[in-house]
Amino acid sequence: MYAPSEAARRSGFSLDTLRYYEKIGLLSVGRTAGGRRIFTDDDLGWLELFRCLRDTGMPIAEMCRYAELAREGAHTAGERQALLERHAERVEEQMRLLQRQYDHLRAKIRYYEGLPGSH
Amino acid sequence: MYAPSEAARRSGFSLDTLRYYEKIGLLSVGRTAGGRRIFTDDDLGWLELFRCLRDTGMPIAEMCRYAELAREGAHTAGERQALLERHAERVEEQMRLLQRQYDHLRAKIRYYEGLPGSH
DNA sequence: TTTCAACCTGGAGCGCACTCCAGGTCAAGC
DNA sequence: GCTTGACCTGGAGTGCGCTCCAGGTTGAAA
Repeated sequence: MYAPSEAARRSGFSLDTLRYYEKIGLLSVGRTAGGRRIFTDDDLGWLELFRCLRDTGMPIAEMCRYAELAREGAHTAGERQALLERHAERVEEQMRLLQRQYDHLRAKIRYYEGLPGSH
Repeated sequence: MYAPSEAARRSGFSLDTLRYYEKIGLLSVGRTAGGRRIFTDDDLGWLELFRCLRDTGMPIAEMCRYAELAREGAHTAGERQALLERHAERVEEQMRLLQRQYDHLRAKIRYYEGLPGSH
């Protein structure tokens, strides 16, 4: 059980982002009697997944879709898997593009290295 | 010499984006007597660079800085090189993160593959 | 018991990179 | 000369993902 600040520290999301994720229905967090959020290890597991998906460029709407499927139960496992698979393929394409553009960038830098007065 | 639509087609940027890039001073394009833009091969070269920088996540403000330096003349070559070098290092970090999160994603998908009823 | 930092809410605001629009102009082809 | 589609401008609007704020509440420590 973690207080909001601790969950923020562990997940790397800001407090505001955690509240925002709850507001849009991406996450559902328990409360104390006084109305304060308490994050479980399970919640942190979800946050870790969201970080992975976010860092690989998945739109929030699609994360919501995934979370919704998970809430519907085990029978949606296949659909969730397919969603992740499609995303992984997009990430592969993204990695190829990034590598290609990185190579261009390096070529451009090498051009500067051949210039007089550049060092 | 290329008309705007041809420049858009070749660069992959939309007409509106080309106009926007000019408006913010990232690009400076020649005109016909009637006031219409004409793109040279040099302009397309710049657009290719902007695409590379954009695809690797450079903010537009930094591209503007680079373009500004280039306009100032050859004596800024060192600074331009350094700017690109710093960016390339950020891209390397970005590639490492993307690879790491991709691995997580693949691990998650493998977990689904071990589930009953998932295929 | 008091304090005070951490927490709560609803809603407004922001930064980025475009994207769209209205209303007008240009020029190539018939 | 007329038509028509590509082009022009300034400025407003959009979508995303937060981020900030005001004004109020909670609860652990002193």
